[in-house]
Amino acid sequence: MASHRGGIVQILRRAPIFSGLEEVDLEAIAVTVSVREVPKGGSLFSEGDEAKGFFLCAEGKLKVFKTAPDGREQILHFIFPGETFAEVALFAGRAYPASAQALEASAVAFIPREGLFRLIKKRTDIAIKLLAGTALWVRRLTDLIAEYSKAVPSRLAGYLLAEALRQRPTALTDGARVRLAVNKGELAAHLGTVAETLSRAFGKLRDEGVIEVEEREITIKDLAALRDLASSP
Amino acid sequence: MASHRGGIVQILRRAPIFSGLEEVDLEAIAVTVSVREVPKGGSLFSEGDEAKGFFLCAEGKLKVFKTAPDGREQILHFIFPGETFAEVALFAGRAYPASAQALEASAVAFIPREGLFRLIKKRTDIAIKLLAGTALWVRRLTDLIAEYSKAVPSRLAGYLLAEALRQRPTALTDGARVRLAVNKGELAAHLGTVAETLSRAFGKLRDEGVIEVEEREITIKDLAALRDLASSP
DNA sequence: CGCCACATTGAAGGCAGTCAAAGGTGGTGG
DNA sequence: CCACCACCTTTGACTGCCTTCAATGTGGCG
Repeated sequence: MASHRGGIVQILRRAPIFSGLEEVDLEAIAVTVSVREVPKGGSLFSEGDEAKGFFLCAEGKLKVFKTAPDGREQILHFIFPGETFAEVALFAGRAYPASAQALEASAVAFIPREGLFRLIKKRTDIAIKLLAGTALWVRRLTDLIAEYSKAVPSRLAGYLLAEALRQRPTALTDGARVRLAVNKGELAAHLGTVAETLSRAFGKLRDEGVIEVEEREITIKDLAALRDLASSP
Repeated sequence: MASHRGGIVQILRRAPIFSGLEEVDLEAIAVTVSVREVPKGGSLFSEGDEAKGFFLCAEGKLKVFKTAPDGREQILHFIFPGETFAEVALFAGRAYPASAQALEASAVAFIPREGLFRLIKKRTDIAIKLLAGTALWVRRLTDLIAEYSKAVPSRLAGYLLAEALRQRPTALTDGARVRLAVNKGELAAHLGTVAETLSRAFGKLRDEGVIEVEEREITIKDLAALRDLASSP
């Protein structure tokens, strides 16, 4: 059991909000944490479910999304290892504002509200980090909304740039390669469109010589043009 | 000066995050607060500006928005007296993620970061309330994104329902009246469309007998139909 | 081998954005 | 008091992007 807890501590260390914590605090949290395995396509929580804690992705890949009345999904975020999500559910009422499902077999740590609140009283800096974390979500959502006023090819260009920077935070140059983290259907749902339209957007960028597409592997051939596209309506 | 400070304390009391604070704490904050008068159309801050604090609307009406490359505005939120905004800027880096302008002559209290951080150390519950506040923004933005997957008349229906509930949180029945808080151009920018299209959406709802429109005064004639519309793509 | 998920392409139709024009309103200044 | 102007709102016509429906291709996996 002690080694299991040690494993959880290792997982917790990966999240920014727990960085800088001393061993004793991490272990205090760790005893309240449980790890959940989620199969591909499995649901972690659904919009409206009562929220009793938040999550940290240990491995795998997940999506956070809203479902429209007609069943279409709007994907708000993709979640990758090391990232926390649903922090907001701790504070905004009781219910999750969106749903979460695994895009592939995943493992997530569940951090229940109580242990966390105890820790906040002791360590104010945890509260500040949680605030920074939720503020980041606000920023992302804000940017996402701004994207929607653009045409689909522009949205795709913006996504490719952001993804390139995420994978390679250093200098970005012509010839840079980006690997799509998700399949094109999911990407379409994230960009607020459907697979067919996204396919055409890829085709347009390819025909214009801006990118090259091989399966999920994208090569940026004209970075300047991609930036232009991303910042045009 | 003491009476001026007393006035500020009164203003602060209106905000949920400061509710439950003792006089001594409120006054400690009040001495760091300044009140800004903003004329109609005046800018409070612009996207990218360095953020040194957050705001509380004392009187008037403001908008928080992103500007697209082509100059079109996407209004994220309308701000009314008693509401705080830009809290997230305190924690997510240094820059405001959006811009704010006054829709009419307004007065806002500016609460600088430093005084607030001092208070957080003393009163952990302030941190929790700030978290609840930013979590609420996440929820609103999440809902806003979900709205965008719907047609304009449906978005309008959703807005009217939300606005009716905001103005009259009690039972909502056929015949309920809603007064638009903003002019139709601003409402269009909030719904992610333009004035002409919004005008047609109002026309459609009117022709279907769902609402009645007199200037800014809307009467809900068929609540069930309005709900149906709001929850259809 | 055959099924299934993923991806691409074509054709058709509709919703919404743009451009243009006109009516209404409130405010300002002569 | 009235004339003028700026702003808001509405309506019409047109264009274009995106969604939908349908068919085909392809790779992995049982």
